[in-house]
Amino acid sequence: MSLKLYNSATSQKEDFKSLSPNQVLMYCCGPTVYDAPHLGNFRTFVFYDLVKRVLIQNNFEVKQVVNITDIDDKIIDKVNSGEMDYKELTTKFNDVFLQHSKTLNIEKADEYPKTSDHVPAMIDFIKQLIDKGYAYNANGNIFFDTEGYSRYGKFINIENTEALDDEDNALGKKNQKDFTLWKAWKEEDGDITWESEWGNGRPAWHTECAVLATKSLGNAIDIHCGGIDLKFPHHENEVAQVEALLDATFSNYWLHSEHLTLEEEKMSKSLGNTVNVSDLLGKYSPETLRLFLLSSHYRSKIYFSDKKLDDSSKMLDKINRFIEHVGINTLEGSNANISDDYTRFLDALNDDLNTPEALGIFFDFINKKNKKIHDNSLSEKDIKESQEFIAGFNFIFCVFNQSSLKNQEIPSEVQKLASLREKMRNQQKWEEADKLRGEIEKLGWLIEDLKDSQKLLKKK
RNA sequence: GGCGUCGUACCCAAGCGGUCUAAGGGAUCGGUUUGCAAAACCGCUAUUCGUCGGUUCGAAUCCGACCGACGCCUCCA
Repeated sequence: MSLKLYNSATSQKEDFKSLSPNQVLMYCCGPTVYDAPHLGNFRTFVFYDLVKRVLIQNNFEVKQVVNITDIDDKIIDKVNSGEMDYKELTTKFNDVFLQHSKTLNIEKADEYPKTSDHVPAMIDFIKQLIDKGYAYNANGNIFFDTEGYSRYGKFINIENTEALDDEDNALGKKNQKDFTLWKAWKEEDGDITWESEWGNGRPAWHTECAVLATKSLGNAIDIHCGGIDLKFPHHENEVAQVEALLDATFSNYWLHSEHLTLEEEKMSKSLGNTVNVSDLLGKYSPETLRLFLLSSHYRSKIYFSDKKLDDSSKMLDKINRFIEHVGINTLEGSNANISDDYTRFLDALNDDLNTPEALGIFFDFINKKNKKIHDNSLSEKDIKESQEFIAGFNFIFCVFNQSSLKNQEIPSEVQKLASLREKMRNQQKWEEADKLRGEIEKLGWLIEDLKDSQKLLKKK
């Protein structure tokens, strides 16, 4: 089955067709680096990774750009609070973002352009919009003129008839929906400012993304991603600028991921109900977090709870045990030994990234093979099919990596206790054996007794 | 107020017109297995998909109303 994606621009699932035959250009709205990221942020970043991996699985070469917003009101607020200076703050949270991305097995993007490195290009971009009559200067603020742009409302049904409020009037806005491209310098901005022909100031968020995307990927891209909250107004405003200027389609597909919520309320820093990723990583493995995030469809809300993370952790155990039993020595797929289930798995992912269904299919497959393991009828073909499926599954879900395969070596201490236990069991000294099992568990290893041997598994 | 999304078992979560007496995971309770466990396997747990109507030969799936939850319209992943 060919890849289908739900396009927010048309509100429909569509067959995916790339601009050039085997390449996909993909722009993803990245973090604003002013604070520690929460799990909701990473739900979206893991979603980007999902999109990318599924594209790769479909043999596309993906060029992905994730921007880093480091010019922003919140950053300025934080700097003004005196906690950290500008450079220190933005560097710190940029590093945290990259570090967590790595921990969560998110594939590196090709570029992570920072807003502050491209301000001259933004000034130039705004100038072109003014020249074309799509933007106007009001007291040093530059606004996009939504009235002069007929395609405003790509993502939302709106009527641009709402009245201007006092604040709008004070700013000199012409229409309520007009948005800022350039913010004139204010005292609180301090030295976070750039010179332009309209006076000092800084580019506004929507312009930042418009410029970073077109500058790094070109004027026409395949996929633009972001969290659902960015759909309006951020993406609406971003696309309006680019398409006004170019008079051509900017991105063919717009993908938006749903929120992670805490107690039925969106997790967000302004609501103060966030769950910090660093904290979670102290309690759960990155694989658990990743599996948790991928076990709901990306367009459904996820209600966060520890119970669900525990469930995900158990799922992981089950998967890992299966992998242990089948045995695997490479994560490279071979395209041979493809089972029907694996094909269904790939189809599910190609059907708008249906990870929950794909997971279900994988578990179904595990159950079938476990039955065979149970009654000792696992064939060579079964093993090869399993290895192939595991490799393909792992490429998307990342439950373990090549290095962890090698790190499974059993410490000699554990090994010693285990063989002693084996001896005790053979002599039917059950109490001794059970005691040893307890000791082994304390060291972080579980024992599974097989027909005439025992298997050691690392506790997760 | 305007614009949207969602409501499937004890919990989570797919399915979006017929193969649905509804996948998969977790949990519970029985059973097989085991020296005992653990794991694995078998079985039980939704004739029902928020409620009420309608369309259809046929609906969890389409339409309408209502109830409930959430999101966007201001910063937000």
